Amino acid sequence: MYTTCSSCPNRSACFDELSINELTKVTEHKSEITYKKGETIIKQNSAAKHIYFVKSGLVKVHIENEDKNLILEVSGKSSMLGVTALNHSKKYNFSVTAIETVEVCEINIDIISNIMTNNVAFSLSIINELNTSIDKLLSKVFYLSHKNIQSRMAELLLNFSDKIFESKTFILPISRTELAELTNMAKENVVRTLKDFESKGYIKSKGRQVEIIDYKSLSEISQ
Amino acid sequence: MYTTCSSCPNRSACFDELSINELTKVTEHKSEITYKKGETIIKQNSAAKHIYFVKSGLVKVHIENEDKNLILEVSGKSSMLGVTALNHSKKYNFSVTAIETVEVCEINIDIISNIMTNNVAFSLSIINELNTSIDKLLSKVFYLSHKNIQSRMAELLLNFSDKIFESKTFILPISRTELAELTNMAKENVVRTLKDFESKGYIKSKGRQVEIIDYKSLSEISQ
DNA sequence: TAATTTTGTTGATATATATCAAAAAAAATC
DNA sequence: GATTTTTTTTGATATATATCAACAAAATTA
Repeated sequence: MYTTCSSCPNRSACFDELSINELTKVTEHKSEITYKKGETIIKQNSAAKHIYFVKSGLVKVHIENEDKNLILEVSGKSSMLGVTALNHSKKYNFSVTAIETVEVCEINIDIISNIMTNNVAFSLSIINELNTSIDKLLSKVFYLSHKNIQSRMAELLLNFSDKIFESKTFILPISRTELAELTNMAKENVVRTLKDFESKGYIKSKGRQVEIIDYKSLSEISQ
Repeated sequence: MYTTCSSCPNRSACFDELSINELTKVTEHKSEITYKKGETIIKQNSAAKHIYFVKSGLVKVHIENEDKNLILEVSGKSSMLGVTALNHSKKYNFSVTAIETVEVCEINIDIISNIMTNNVAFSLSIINELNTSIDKLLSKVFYLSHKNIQSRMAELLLNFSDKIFESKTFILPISRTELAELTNMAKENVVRTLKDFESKGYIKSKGRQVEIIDYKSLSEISQ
């Protein structure tokens, strides 16, 4: 049940930079928590107290707004969440919610900060991680501003297939409404676009079950 | 002419964390370069060799694409550019172009990396800077996906007024086409929206000259 | 199992925004 | 200063995508 960080197979890459002592310190101070589907892990605008590491299960990272929600990404094991709160405001700039049962390691932000102060390699690894986040956000900005709905949906499906499930068949972990929030389109158009892809023989789908049939065509549509 | 980093009034915040020796080292290794309007400072996808610091003048940070360009932001003095290339790919993920005469300090990336390896406070300051970039990108994602063209144009004008020029009157540093690339709208709609704001008495404008008349209304439109 | 609520689906219609084309103005070049 | 090129402006039109409304199917709850 209890896992030490030194032997954790799903730990984030930056942990490779920690010494035995530091790993022990983190192990002693971490809490392992299981969240159920729909539970909030990080609440946007709340004061940042912890950094979270996903051990298993999928979460959605999203920006909350009165009228319209926006999902930034769906992510799974080995993701590190909350480091972006390490700035002047010390507040989380997005929410994170479990979309299925999720095991998370929660580590006090002061412990992480303290290790950063003593271990430059660890800090550099965090910088690398942040730059990967920036890369993803730049892609998202481009995706939202330059691609039409077919292209966005195709990219989404390929992303699930390639990055999240690593399989041509998978079960969509989110509802049509959430797919709409992830692609910035109306939920009705999510349905229509999926139907359209099915009628063209790009995918087979039934409910949340999806099978990628024509990867090449989807890839061309997504550009 | 020649400026030492220790006395530079426009240096980026992270320089406050450097020791006298480190400041001297940076001063000795930096190059001060003047770019003319239209010249490329950073070329997207090229191998990252330097970090750039803007001493004076304005630049545009943009993503290049065959058919449609996208401007991420216009920024001026004290901005640090190129740190986001400190990841696995070691390539710049965007281009930076001078939109007027710009003085830039160029520092070899190895010098910066070397200082980071020895000075944790400096690394932490870089992390803070990266998180500010992430904040900006999150706002941009929200701005592009949740706001209509009037709202985006209003926000743009207020941003120029508040952040760049710190004045209710200013001269737009970029063309209508570039305003379109910054707000993700057609250049024709940039013209129409500005005309509309003028007819409603929110702004006065003639060519690139702009005066904010009704800050409150613009602020409400931008939400 | 029935009742209720939520989620998904479909077609019709509305609307925001892009595109096209052509003129006017401004800037750059000769 | 005249000419050419580029940028800005305007109006007409096209189109992608959202919205609305009503129904069907699933998932919860009673």
